Amino acid sequence: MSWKPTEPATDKSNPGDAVGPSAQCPPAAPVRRGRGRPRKTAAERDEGNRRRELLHAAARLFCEQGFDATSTRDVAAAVGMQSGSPFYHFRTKGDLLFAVMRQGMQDAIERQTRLLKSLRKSEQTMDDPRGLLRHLIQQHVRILHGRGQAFIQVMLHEWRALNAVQQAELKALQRDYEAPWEPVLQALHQRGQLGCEPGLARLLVFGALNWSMHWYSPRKGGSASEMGDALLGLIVRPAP
Amino acid sequence: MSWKPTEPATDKSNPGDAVGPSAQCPPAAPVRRGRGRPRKTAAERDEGNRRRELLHAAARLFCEQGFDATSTRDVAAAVGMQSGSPFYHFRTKGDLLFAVMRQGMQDAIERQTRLLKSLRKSEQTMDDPRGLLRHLIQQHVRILHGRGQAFIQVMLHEWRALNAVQQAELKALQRDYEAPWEPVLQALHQRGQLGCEPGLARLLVFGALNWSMHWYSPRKGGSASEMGDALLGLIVRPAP
DNA sequence: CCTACCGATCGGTAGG
DNA sequence: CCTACCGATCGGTAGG
Repeated sequence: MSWKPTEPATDKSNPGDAVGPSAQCPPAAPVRRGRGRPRKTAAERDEGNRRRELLHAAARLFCEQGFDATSTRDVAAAVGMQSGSPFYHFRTKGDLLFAVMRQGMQDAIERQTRLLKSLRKSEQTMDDPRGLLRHLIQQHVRILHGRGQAFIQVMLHEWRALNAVQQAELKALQRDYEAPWEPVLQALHQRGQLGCEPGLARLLVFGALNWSMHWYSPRKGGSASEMGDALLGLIVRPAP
Repeated sequence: MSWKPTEPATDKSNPGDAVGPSAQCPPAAPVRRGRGRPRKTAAERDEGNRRRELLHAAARLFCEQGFDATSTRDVAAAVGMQSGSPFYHFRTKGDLLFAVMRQGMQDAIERQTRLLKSLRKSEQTMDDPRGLLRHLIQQHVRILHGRGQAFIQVMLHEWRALNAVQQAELKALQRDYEAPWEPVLQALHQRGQLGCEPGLARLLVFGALNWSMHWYSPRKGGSASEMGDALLGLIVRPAP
């Protein structure tokens, strides 16, 4: 492999060495052997971009055709590579899928975290659990059907194709994502505004929203946010 | 194909000739050429059974591993056949999938129809829409997680693998299945017991229930019928 | 990242 | 329904 640039694409992370959620390694600090100002080769400069292009093409194709029905050649062609080249960036096809799904979860978590932070800043508190739930639902709907939807939809649809270690890591991310919903549902339940136990409510609410990827289309009339508000109206009862 | 028994397995139906939902042909009346008491060959006697065995094995394997990840050889081996033999019963792998999914929908419709008939007999009417919805939900939950669940779960998960004609035929069956829910939801809405428009409610309710195939497991504590009642409590408000 | 290639698997068929 | 087989495709690799 003498052709490889000095700085190998370490993100070829083997899921086998990912023991827990903490294994989402940020790009390792470059180890530079030369002294003085390092000169980058053209290949090196583009490497991150090419990898991201692969990731996005894979997300789109896996989303449209399914993981099994998409060949690594399809992905390569979509970014103008030759058939063997994706394996320079990802060790296996399964690693590519995993990278797509992890990206989907990380983005979702980041967006939700940003939302919660801004809500705290604007003093939205647990005194208005319905308002909080509305924001959570609306953000989730945007994640499902807005920019980057392909990543999260692949994540929701291709679970079976992962191995046990990969599933465990993503399960942990999912728990992180779902955690902030729990106290909100709990608060609603305590006020008599939720007609079933909060844990089950969470599962049913996510089901109602996630399933929309099978039927919701922005073109068919009705915006995504209307869908979110419909669900809110359906499950949250007026304060007694 | 001189080996074929006198009565060919006509259910090798090409989706191409299925113009509408009416195309679900009941087994064609046997055309017998010989006179007197017809003698059946062993192959002939078993043909329907072997086909059903293939169908059930396919449903199970498609459900567990996914359609693309299951080879026709897997299905053949599961019923003790050789690799080429499934193609005696089904023209293509896609036809086998379609047969599984159609079977799933037909069974679901039949079970729901039986339920509604028995409810009418016991004089459950639209005067108690909540009671009706409860029965519909409970039956749906049994269809999803009881006997024969593999068929309907394949139907819900492998939609993408069908061609347009097959999708259209199954869409029609789905409409038949969903039709009886509409007036029930409408009645609840009119009484102020449903917090959103009935059409959207139907989609969201089916989503909440269908998504349970991704998380519900009978072993994890909590029965399927408890899940159904939880959803009922979540979405139906007490009469004002 | 490209070239050239390999072994395996797969859907499907002819012929009995 | 079995036998024997074919053409195509696919994930992945060596070597530069």
